[in-house]
Amino acid sequence: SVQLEMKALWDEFNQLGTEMIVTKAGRRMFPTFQVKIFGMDPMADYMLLMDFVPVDDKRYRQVILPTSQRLAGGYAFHSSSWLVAGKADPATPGRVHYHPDSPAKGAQWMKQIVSFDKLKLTNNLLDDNGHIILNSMHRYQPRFHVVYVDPRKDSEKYAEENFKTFVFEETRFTAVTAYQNHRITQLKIASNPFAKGFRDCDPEDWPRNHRPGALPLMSAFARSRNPVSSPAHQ
Amino acid sequence: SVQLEMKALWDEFNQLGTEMIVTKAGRRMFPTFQVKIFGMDPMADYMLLMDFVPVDDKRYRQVILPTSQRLAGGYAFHSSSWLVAGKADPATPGRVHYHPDSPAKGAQWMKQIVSFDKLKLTNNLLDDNGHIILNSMHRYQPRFHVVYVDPRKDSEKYAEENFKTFVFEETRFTAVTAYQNHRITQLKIASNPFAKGFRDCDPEDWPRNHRPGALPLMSAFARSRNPVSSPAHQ
DNA sequence: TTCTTGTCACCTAGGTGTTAATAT
DNA sequence: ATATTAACACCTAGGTGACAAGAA
Repeated sequence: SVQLEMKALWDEFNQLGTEMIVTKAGRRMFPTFQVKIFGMDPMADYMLLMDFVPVDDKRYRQVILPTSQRLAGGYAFHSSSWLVAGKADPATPGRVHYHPDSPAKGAQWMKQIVSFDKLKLTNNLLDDNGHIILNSMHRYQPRFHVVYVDPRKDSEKYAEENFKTFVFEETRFTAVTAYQNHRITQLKIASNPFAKGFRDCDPEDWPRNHRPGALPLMSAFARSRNPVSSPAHQ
Repeated sequence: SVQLEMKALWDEFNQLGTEMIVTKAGRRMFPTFQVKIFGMDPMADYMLLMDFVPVDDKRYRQVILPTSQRLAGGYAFHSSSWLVAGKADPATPGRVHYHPDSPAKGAQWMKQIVSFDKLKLTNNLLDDNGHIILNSMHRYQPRFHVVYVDPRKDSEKYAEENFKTFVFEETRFTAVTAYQNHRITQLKIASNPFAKGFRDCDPEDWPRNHRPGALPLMSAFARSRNPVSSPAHQ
């Protein structure tokens, strides 16, 4: 069995509609897909891998307010809702990402959290860095696969029974080249250590954010400027 | 067969008497031990590992000039020669370092340079980070081992014929907690990118250092202050 | 109008020798 | 007297969203 790590964080993103940036060079996911694994044969070899399947066959586009409803001379923050823009673009090459420690013994996989932090998403159809290729403005479901390395000579025959797939619906996301929902942006800034430079913390919030058992997630979000009443960043 | 990478750099260090820093937390080697491998069975599994054996059973100490020969009020740079200080200290636990990609197919090992840049040296006898434990002020010979993963059930019986050891004498070094030979320090600063902060380059040396085929090694060394005529760093 | 790209300042994470203080 | 330790400034390497410019 498999347990998703940071489930609370995934839930928080999922509630807003998770977005993941895709770039030509490849961008990591945040949150990172991490799992705890139970019930493997400690002595057997396993391969761990991920792939991404379309959630539907739709293309999305952002909702923009009519000009009359925008602030004069101001900046319209992206909305939080999506419109269906038509049928999905042609499917991207269905690549998979093997966890770099594969293959390894069950004991090795189970003794610590398995993290897919080397996995990168790209929108470059011609990518030759082995990254996962996705269509921007489409929704995807990450999947996690455990493959038992069968020592038998004719192992191909048993392929069907030698792997198990795990799907966590809370890890669904929309691939984007730029964030569409400002709340997603704020939650990323609040929770991703590499985005710390964009936090505008009140210093006195720090002890509160760091008390044990509390997730330091929504602090920046809660303090974020009101999208309606404030002008663009200067 | 195995070919040592950066042999010219290793030779340059070896000529001066290579020193490697050991710390409690563990310190990487510089130069890094890297090899190109030829003639493996592309489909077979191999483990790659390193260990370190004492070159002799001696303990060394640095040579210090008598007080009368030092600069008045000045700082005596360490000499470049070593004195035998007695018999070796008790041997350290004979640990080995498996290359983290082990095991892997021959094809995988051969298609690129194999780098042991995760290997760290420590002088902490109680280290529990899996680092290589060495005695400071002792000389060591790194060794590189290739182990064929025998698929036969009774593979233990063939252990003797299933591995091959490679020794490059130019990679010998003295373990130290602080550099003894100032020329070694200068060559490290000149050749290790992480020590760039200690270079005092004339800016016009840059193009010369970067012309193709030339190693940018000795530039800082050649320009280093004369140990006899200059005072300590301020 | 909507989406994508490239550059940037600002971070995390961790590898350097230096230095002063401490240990032996 | 000699060797070791720990804190430090200064790097490499690379992950962030912001922003302006470009593309469709």
